[in-house]
Amino acid sequence: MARPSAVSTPSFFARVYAVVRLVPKGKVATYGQIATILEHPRAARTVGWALNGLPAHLAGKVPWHRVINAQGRVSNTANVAEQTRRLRREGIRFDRHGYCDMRRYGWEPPPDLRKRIKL
DNA sequence: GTTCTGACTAGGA
DNA sequence: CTCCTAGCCAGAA
Repeated sequence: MARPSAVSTPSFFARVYAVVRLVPKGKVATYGQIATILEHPRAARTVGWALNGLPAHLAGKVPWHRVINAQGRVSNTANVAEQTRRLRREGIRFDRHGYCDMRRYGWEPPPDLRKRIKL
């Protein structure tokens, strides 16, 4: 399997990180949403891949746990527990099926977002 | 240049 | 609700 190198993160990945970094505490964004902001509406999978290969030195600066799937559930099969724990700690609540209220916790990107990040 | 993969998604059964 | 499918795309080999 071709996995993203833990260190090399040139263009697209770096942009993904730049956007995710702006997701405020207590809010969540979706992979598709991040992709759309980057003007690649159908690259949601790539966004997930980018976060999967998040370099260790950025783990503390990029709130990777605030990105979930469009269904409002945590996708991450390997770190579901850890991700869910972090989100709960920020006040986000999930129902018994693992869903959270996107209307309530969904992040609404500020209008000047595109200017703050270079696309 | 080709091939393959996945922390995705929308749509249908 | 859950399960399956096809389409998707940047990056690595």
